[in-house]
Amino acid sequence: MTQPKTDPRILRTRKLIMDSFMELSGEKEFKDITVKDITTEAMINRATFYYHFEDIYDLLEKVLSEVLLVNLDCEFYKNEKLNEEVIVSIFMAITNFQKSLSNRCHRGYEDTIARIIREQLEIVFYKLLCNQHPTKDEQSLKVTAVMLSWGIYGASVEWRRSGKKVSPEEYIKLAIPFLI
Amino acid sequence: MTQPKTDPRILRTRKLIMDSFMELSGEKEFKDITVKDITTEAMINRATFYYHFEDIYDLLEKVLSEVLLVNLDCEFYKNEKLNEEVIVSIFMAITNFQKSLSNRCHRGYEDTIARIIREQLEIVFYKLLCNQHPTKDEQSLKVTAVMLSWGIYGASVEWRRSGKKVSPEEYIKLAIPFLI
DNA sequence: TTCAATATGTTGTATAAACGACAAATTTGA
DNA sequence: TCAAATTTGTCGTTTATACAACATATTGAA
Repeated sequence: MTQPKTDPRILRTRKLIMDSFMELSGEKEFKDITVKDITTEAMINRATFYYHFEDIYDLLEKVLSEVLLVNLDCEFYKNEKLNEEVIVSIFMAITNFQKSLSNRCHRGYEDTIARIIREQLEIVFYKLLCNQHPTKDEQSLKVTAVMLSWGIYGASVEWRRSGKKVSPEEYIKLAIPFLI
Repeated sequence: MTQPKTDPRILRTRKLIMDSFMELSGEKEFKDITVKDITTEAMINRATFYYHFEDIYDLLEKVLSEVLLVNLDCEFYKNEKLNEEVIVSIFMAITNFQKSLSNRCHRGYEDTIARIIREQLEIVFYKLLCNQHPTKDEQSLKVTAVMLSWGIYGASVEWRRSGKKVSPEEYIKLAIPFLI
């Protein structure tokens, strides 16, 4: 139940690294950011970086996941069903997240970003489905979560591609009757 | 010549503490800020605070000194004489510093702040005098620095009291013919 | 291409920071 | 005014971070 709470130094150092990375990715391309840049900005030793992250791609992955999770506001979904309100708010979280990314320089990593978004969505949908259908078998719920995650992500891609003529709410609501 | 450069953790922790203190002093009165408040904001342990500072007054002193020194831009004075330009820039540094303090909540500590400003000024003037009169004896230069520091500080008090009718440059220039 | 410079990861050892417990002082509010 | 709660300041032990040295990529300019 109560995990052996992590050392505050770890939380602080990770925050310093992640904040520095976000700062730098607002200034230059991801491919031009080095570990040295990050650790200098964060005022930590380069070796300490490797204590917390595999490499710079691992950092990208964890930063994006965390930012996306904040956008998703997962606390809100505790004991929540997969209703219209939840789907709309998830869809808006994704579009907001992608909007915030457009200020950053991650060109050439669109695939990685897409994968991260989809993986996080799958986790969220799986939790929601477990709430709603506690008796159903695990495999069915997992496959459903996969499909929903691809579906919602794809919808966000198409919405942007279509020139954002309608609001994200309106757009996703068009599909909801067929989903639930 | 080359001092055994301080551990980066020390620099980082001091910065975290000082930044947090400045942040908090923009939110509430100095007397209402506790060591716990600061260390929570800075994400460091309370014991670590005492590793770096005697107490909260020591922190106030060091923060103000540092902010003032940044305003004074001491690097600029290296090998500089005590000419009109330098005096004007010192005077403006003080008035700017006091202006930036007015956004913070240090009511009841005006005397402490005044003392800190004067002490820093004394150091700066002493250095300048040493540049200008390397042959003169130490005691004379020290007393002169004391008088100049009180004088300039007093001028800043009177300038503000007079309603700031003239710009700080104009105000201090009135006295310069009698100083150099 | 070549080669110098820079970046990446990895180690063992030294040190700053976290923890938690403590007594003493100060603040609060009943 | 008194008692409870909070804050302050200190100490010994454990742990994360700094350092410096290293071999190995990767980059970039001649």
